[in-house]
Amino acid sequence: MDASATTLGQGPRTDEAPGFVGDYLLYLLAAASDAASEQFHETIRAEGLRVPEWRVLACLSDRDGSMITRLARLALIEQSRLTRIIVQMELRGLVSRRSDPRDGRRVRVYMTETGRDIALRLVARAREHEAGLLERLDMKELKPVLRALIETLDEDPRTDL
Amino acid sequence: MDASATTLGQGPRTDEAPGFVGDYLLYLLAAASDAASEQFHETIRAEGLRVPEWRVLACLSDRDGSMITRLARLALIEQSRLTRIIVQMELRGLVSRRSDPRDGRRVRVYMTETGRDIALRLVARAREHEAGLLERLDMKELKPVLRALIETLDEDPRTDL
DNA sequence: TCAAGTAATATGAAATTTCATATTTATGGG
DNA sequence: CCCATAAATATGAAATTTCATATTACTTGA
Repeated sequence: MDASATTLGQGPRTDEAPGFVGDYLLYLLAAASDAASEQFHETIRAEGLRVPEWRVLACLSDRDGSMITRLARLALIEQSRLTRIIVQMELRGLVSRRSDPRDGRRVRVYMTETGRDIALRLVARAREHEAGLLERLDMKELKPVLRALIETLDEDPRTDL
Repeated sequence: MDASATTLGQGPRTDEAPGFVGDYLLYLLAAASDAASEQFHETIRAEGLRVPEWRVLACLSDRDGSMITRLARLALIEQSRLTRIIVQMELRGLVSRRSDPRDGRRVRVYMTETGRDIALRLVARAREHEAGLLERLDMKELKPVLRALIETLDEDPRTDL
């Protein structure tokens, strides 16, 4: 009564159904987010970006010239970490920083031409990707949907134990 | 036409509604997960754990003696990182490692008395917390629910710009 | 039963992240 | 105008994370 004796039926991930974790909302949310995003990560990397950088550009494409604090809040990135990410992005020519003329404490971040090009391409890709996801998902109830999402996305073929 | 001239109505977070990000599924998933979890984090820290450690204990409470690889997959933690986390947890007396007698490559992780006590307490708290969340949320459609979730949870009072 | 191949975990070294706090600039009251 | 306080960002240093790869143990086919 250990190892290979799992409840794995036929589809993927059917094993962890019974326990606490597999039915826990916060887990489902994290796993769904993880699985769904993972799928888009290769596209991001293909543009030579890392995930946090994409998030920054996505936020800026909504509102260019946002201040660090706002970007941090939106992109779900801790402030001091974001500051360093922005510095790197500036070095790579993706964005530029200018202190707000009305409030010298604020640093506003603007996309460069390059940054904007990449952002536009990725936002387009993101929309396509999202459309694809929504197309094959039924939006009835949260948990079932998230579970389905996780199953649908988590391509790893059988892995029990 | 910049700064304070936001579309902020009355409730929180009403500002970023129009753009791409605010309606992007992957963002909603990440933000919802983040916001929902954040709420439970203080409970975790109150038990003296860090989030990844809680995840490990939660998984073990479903199946004690899981192998590293399985834990990594379930807890959404990269393998080499998990190995180091497990080492720390072992040092703190939360778990113990034993190599699988049938397959020496595998390392099985077991909770200690202490670890199990903490896990039981936290799982109970987690269930309560989840019940609280589900109680005040309507599970109709995914996006609206996630948005509501984010709004409900994101306590930060107005913050525009 | 050996060799080749694969699985599971560990680990070095570089890079990133955290946490607390310093710095700089604005604000409000007296 | 000055002071105390708050806001926004930056930064040092320790800790954690990543990535590639080393180890060790099993597996399978000849």
